[in-house]
Amino acid sequence: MTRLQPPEPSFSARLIDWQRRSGRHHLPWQQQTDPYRIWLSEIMLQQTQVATVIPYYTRFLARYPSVTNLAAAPIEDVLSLWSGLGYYARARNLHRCAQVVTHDYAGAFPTDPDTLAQLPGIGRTTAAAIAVFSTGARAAILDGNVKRVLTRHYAIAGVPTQKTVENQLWALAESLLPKTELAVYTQALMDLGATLCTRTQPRCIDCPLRQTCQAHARGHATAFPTRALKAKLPEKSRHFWVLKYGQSVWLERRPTKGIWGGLWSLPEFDSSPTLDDARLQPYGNIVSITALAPFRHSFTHFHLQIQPSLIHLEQAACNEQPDQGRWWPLTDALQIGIPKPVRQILANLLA
DNA sequence: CACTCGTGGTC
DNA sequence: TGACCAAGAGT
Repeated sequence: MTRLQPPEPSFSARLIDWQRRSGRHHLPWQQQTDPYRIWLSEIMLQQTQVATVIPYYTRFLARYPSVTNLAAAPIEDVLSLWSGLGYYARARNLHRCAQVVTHDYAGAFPTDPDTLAQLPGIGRTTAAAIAVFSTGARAAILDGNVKRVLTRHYAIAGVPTQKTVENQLWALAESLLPKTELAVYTQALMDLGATLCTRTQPRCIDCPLRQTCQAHARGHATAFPTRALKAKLPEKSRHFWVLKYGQSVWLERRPTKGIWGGLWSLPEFDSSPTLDDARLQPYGNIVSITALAPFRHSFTHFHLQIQPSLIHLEQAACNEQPDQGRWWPLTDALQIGIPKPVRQILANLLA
């Protein structure tokens, strides 16, 4: 006579148990419930891995211990601290959000998911994460990790970024929420996705959901989530002009909208400069022009071939508009908000 | 809704 | 090396 199997603990119960034993518990924003710090970490973690975020988070918190400190800071300083982290609209929204919280909420960071979701840079997932980790609110997240875990466990076909599939996943995520221990459960979903249920080499053998995972049962965990076919990324080419006068370089502030919005950057053209180039007229007297080593910089949606040219000037024109374009001492330029490839070029110049 | 928005890691 | 994608949001 066969013995009845004990009932399988629930989806959430197994995750919570696993999290206590095998989850991450000592990340810099854990072990505390200050919504300001949790918010800061969640914004930085959007589309960005933990290891990349940690040094930025530490520097930010040291410089801005509270939301009112951040609100009072010039945006230039915020972009400077964000430089290299990418998706710079996050930094601008972070700053705006700090000002809204400071002025409209008297510096008391909201913890209600619906209130949070109306603040700049905070969407449904980030709002839920802040609420859960700061107060244990009962709200669902649906980030890349959760999409991967859920599509595998329930063998959900279709591209998760498509609205119908995404709505289905949101409903599923809501229905799976435990009644208590929301913070442990939510962290478990993130940690499982980040450490076990990974994109290419999932360690199903160690997974607390293995017994009920439909993708694993089919022997194809990595068949989910379904990926959309993507067109080959376009290749673009730009010439970056490095105007150097003494130990200073000419940088221009980029418009708020578009790539590298609000950052300081090198002037860009579609061709290299020549000694009699009319485009150099505004900057001063040219001594020499040297082609620097070209290189490629890849974005999410295109590749950029960069051809830098070093232009030595013996006399700089006084055409500065301090907010739009100005000469920066090289060492100072490396301290302000500049794009990664510009940092590379200037660092090589200094070396 | 499809597209835009950075950089670093992985395989 | 090139494709893929990571604690997504804004438009």
